[in-house]
Amino acid sequence: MARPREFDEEQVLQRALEVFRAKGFEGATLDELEQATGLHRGSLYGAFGDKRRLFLKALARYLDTALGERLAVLETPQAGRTEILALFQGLARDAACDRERKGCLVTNCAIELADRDPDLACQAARSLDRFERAFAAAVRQAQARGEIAATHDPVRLARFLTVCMEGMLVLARARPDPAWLDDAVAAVAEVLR
Amino acid sequence: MARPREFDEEQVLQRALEVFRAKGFEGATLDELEQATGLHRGSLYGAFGDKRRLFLKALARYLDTALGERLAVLETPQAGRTEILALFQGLARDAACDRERKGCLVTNCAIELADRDPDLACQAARSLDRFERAFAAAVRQAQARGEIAATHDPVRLARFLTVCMEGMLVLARARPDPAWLDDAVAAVAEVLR
DNA sequence: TCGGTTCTTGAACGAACGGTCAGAAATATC
DNA sequence: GATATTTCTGACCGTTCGTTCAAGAACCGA
Repeated sequence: MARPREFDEEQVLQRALEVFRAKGFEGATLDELEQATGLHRGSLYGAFGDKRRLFLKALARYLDTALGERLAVLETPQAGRTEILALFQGLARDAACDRERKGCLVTNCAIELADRDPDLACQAARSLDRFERAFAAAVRQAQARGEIAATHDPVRLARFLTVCMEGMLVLARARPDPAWLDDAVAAVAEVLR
Repeated sequence: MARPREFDEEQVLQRALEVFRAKGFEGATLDELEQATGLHRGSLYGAFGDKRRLFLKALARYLDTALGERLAVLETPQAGRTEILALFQGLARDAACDRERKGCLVTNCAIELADRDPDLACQAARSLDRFERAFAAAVRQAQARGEIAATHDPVRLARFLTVCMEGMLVLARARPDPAWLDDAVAAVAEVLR
């Protein structure tokens, strides 16, 4: 029929994602995206549309993969205190390995785009609601098992855990200090009693 | 001697600050800064230097005023549990009033500039350390008075409180829901026992 | 081998950006 | 009131950005 593509769309999207994660949406230039993906602008536009749509697809991929994995663990019916703590430990571990301090695509761009592109920002921020629900379900499960005191209000605690998570993601990017994040994880563990 | 200035430097700086807070450093254009301050670019450059130095002065002002007030309360020798909680309540209150969801200049720009201008980002992020120290001192004071359990490690708790604060500032900008932040404040109050 | 289709490539475009500069305007001093 | 000095103003500059487009390259089916 015709000439086949010379690149793997998923791999290109992942590379673009990393650029957006490090530089932000507006901060990521097409030159950088070209260099990171190894693709010419024309190919990027042909395959993904304009920069905004490329970002949207990268964001969708991030929600499906990186965040999706975290949420999936949390959303299993058996998830309880262990899984909540594992999520925070994972945050601290990832931040310690993230030498480029890219942080979290959702957190970074929700802040960057809050005033500039409300649609994008809202789409990014909506994942906070998913975490709230997943945390709340895990808290209820943990309370039913006696892992967490029943005196906690599940929704309130879930919202608080979401706040803690976002705070850790800020520090992961702005002030990367493994010990700091480890202290935060330990404190979360104390809260979950 | 010569023609006097027709503007109040502090007032202009405050207006510029609000623009940076809402739009970010790179997102704030000189057109917007002109419109917000009522000054021509030439006057801005004459008075403050280039955009980066204008931002630096706005940041310094923010550290002195908005953040300075919060830190001052926390840094008084008598500060204890009440002052810590008042800070978080103030965060929630300010976020509820902040209909443009500007959030916090330091948080926004520390994230935006982490990869783009490490010097600026570092300068912004350094305030986190001040909060860590101030929180730790207040925690120790509160423990000495029996307001908080002595079993808490002051530094660990201080770091955790800083994380919680940053998380609330993310939500203030990305997902402004007064009830959410109130729940977070209530949860912090439970932690401080 | 050839035609048709898709992908790739390089160059170029208009727009918006930060920054600059010379002249007009305005004041305090003499 | 003349002058010197500073501030203000409008136009302009070079750069960089996202985006487009036409021509070249590569492939599949006939």
